[in-house]
Amino acid sequence: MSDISSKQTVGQQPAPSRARRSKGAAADGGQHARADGPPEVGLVPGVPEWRTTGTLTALQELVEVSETVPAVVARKAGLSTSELHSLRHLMRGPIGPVDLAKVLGVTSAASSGVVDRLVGHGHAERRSHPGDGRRTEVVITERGRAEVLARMTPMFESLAALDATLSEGDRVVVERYLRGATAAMKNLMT
Amino acid sequence: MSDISSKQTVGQQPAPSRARRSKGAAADGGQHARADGPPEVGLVPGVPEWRTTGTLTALQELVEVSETVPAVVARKAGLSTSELHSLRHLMRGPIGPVDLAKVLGVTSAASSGVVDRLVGHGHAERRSHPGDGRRTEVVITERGRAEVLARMTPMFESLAALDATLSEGDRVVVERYLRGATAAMKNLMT
DNA sequence: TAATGTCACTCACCAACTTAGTAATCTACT
DNA sequence: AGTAGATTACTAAGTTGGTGAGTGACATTA
Repeated sequence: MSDISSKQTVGQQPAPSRARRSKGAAADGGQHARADGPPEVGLVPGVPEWRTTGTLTALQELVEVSETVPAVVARKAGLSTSELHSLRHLMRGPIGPVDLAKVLGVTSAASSGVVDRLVGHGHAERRSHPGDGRRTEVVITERGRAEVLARMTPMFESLAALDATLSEGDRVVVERYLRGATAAMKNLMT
Repeated sequence: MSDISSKQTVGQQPAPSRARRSKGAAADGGQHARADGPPEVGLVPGVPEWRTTGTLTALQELVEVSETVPAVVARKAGLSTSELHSLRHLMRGPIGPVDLAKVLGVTSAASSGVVDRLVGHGHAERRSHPGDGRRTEVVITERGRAEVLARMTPMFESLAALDATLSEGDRVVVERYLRGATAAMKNLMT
């Protein structure tokens, strides 16, 4: 794990020297230009020399909400994030617990429990696979489908409207950017 | 909500009919035409009548990766997702446990534990707030900063390179799209 | 000064994951 | 055909990281 820690001043930051503002909230430990400095903090805030553009900060914000939204939506629906994630995937068609586990990034033991809860809430049901006695197919129910749509429809409508405003030329540019960003993030997972 | 699901053939997918592939891994419950199948599944798969564009599917993939990456990266680093999230936020400057809790979307009881673990691993330290005896500031250490940079730098470099290829005109288009998408998702949280 | 609010923290509990192992079934190789 | 090995779904027990409730120290306001 990160043998990187070469020099290490570990504990102490240089010492605040700067007199404290009496301000309540900000806290400002004195490290980097936050409130008063130049407008930007950088895509990696804390490494100010990395230049930032409007598109990059917009991308960063999108990624940030993408991480936040599922947890919030799931909670509102009374589901765990794994359950919501499963439900969304089940919209595409039936799938077995083992494959579902791969989609979720958890063990099959965990996904077995996820399916239990889904079935318990009436959002999905188990069905035995014709032709392979080991397999179980998990199938979304009407209720599960309605739940997902109810939670996500407004977003899809907004997105579709936004998307419709793009010209053909714009599409090429935007899609290339999105796919490039996706690839960059996927690389972190390797 | 979503009276949309008007007709819907609900549960049953047409039935797999297709003979099973002997293949070990894929298992292919008929789910996503990802690599090989017909190009599109629909932004809301399971509601085929919703039209999909290249940009929308690219956006969907980006969002999906954004949800997946943090968990994978955190695990590789031996951190919980909350710890990684905190660390990333701490790059911007010190913050108290209560505010950190708001950022993470958890209770302050939980964030107290997060800070404990961060401090235990040497990634951050507690410092008492000058001027307000109740407050504690959580400050990232050099080691914590190095950890984040080590994990995320390759991504930022790729993104910066990608971003640099945009013309001024492109930027306007892309940024508008990204901000629009962000807004659409944020609305789900309200 | 007293009342009220805020912050960081602890405690008991719980949900959702992990590892380790099971029985049933399928596949491949003699 | 018979059997060894994979694969699937599941269970059991333990761990992790969260919640809700409540505490004491301090700050702010009446």
